[in-house]
Amino acid sequence: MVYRPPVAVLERRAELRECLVAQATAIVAREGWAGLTVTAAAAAAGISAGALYKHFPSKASLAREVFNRAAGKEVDVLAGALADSSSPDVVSRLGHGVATFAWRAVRGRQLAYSLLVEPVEPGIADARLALRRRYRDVFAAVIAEGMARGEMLDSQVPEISAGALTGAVAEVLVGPLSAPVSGPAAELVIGQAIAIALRCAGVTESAPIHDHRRRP
Amino acid sequence: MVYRPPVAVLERRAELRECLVAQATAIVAREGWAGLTVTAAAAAAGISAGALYKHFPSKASLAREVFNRAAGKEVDVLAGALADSSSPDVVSRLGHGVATFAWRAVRGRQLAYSLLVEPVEPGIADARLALRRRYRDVFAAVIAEGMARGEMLDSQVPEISAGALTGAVAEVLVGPLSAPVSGPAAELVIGQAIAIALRCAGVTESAPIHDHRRRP
DNA sequence: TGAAGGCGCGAATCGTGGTTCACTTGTTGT
DNA sequence: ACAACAAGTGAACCACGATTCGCGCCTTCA
Repeated sequence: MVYRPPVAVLERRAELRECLVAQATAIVAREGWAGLTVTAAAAAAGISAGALYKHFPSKASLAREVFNRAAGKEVDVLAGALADSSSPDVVSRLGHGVATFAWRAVRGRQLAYSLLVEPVEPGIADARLALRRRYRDVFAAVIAEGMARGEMLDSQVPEISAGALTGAVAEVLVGPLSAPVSGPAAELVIGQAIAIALRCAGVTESAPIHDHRRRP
Repeated sequence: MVYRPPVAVLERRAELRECLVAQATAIVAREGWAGLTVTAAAAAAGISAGALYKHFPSKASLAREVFNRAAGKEVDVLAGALADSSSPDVVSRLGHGVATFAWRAVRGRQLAYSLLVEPVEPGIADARLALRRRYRDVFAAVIAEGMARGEMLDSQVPEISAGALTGAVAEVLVGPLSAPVSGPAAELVIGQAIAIALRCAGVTESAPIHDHRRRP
């Protein structure tokens, strides 16, 4: 009990930790998990590889924190868009949510790929699982609501359709075949993605299809 | 010119090479690419790691051959199912193709995952890309035909819908959230997958939906 | 002022998995 | 019988990235 670091030091320490997470996230968003080495993350934050272990017990721990923060933010944004009550009908809300998801995936393509698709080290596999489950559940809830209101096909299983929807949109936007898109091409692809998502969800009438697209 | 191996030796050599490919494929089908080490593949074929290099210049070369053979077979089977002219209407053919794809994915789950989703070493990335492109093109051709015949929504872009269809089905069947299924559960999931695929493809009328399911 | 820690450094260590290499064994052609 | 050569062995080598460790430096508390 002879040493109790003062607030300033604690703050600096916390700041450095934040910096590590931020830089690591930036690396993943730029190069994917493959680019996230202890050396690279530490260097980006201006410290040596060894010093990183004063802040995280292992690389896996750092990676988990990076993943969970980014993933949490993504799901929150999506959930927010899906809950947006400005348009009461479920179909519009779903379209709005998919549009949000799609635009974010296109703009942060590598990050979206890293979160959703890229293989990760064993230590994060469960986090990946949790993320996908959250995505699925969030979409599934909307689909279930749509079914209850008769706006969507009722012979479907919401969880399965929700999974398919996620897979379809992800494949179109960040799948290995989809080149990075921007500008008018992005609007076309995203428009198609939204239409496909609505079909996946079994939207019954030939949808009104407003402009779900949300520009950045 | 003093040594010309006799036919028997050449045969044995070719046989061993085949054995290596077969064993390596079995390993991938069982444990995924992560399990495919030079040592393991060589041991499975009954030789040492060093000897493997008398048959393949590198591990990447072996892996490529494993990938290309398995992938080629899968696409061929799918293309065959889609071309099956026993049912003339495009929608039935598509359903039949998806059912084939789905059953194969469920029965050879790890292999399907390894071919479609699991990250691979750089040396096979292009082969993966080619496989997905072939899947997409094969489905896109059917969708284009359906559009031409007025059986499918004509505001779609066949290549995009085909990609989405592949992503959706893959996600439902071998995605990280889908537990291995078998028996009645498999029939339910596959039935849903087929229905979703048809919706993705923009099948217009509320499809007749025969029994597309093909039991093993 | 000095003992006690925390922090950071950077070199050493470790583990893993692909690749190489000198050597043995067995077979072919003269 | 012998030179030439392929297949196979198994140990050594190598690259890479995570992790550890001993050492200064600096700050806090008595």
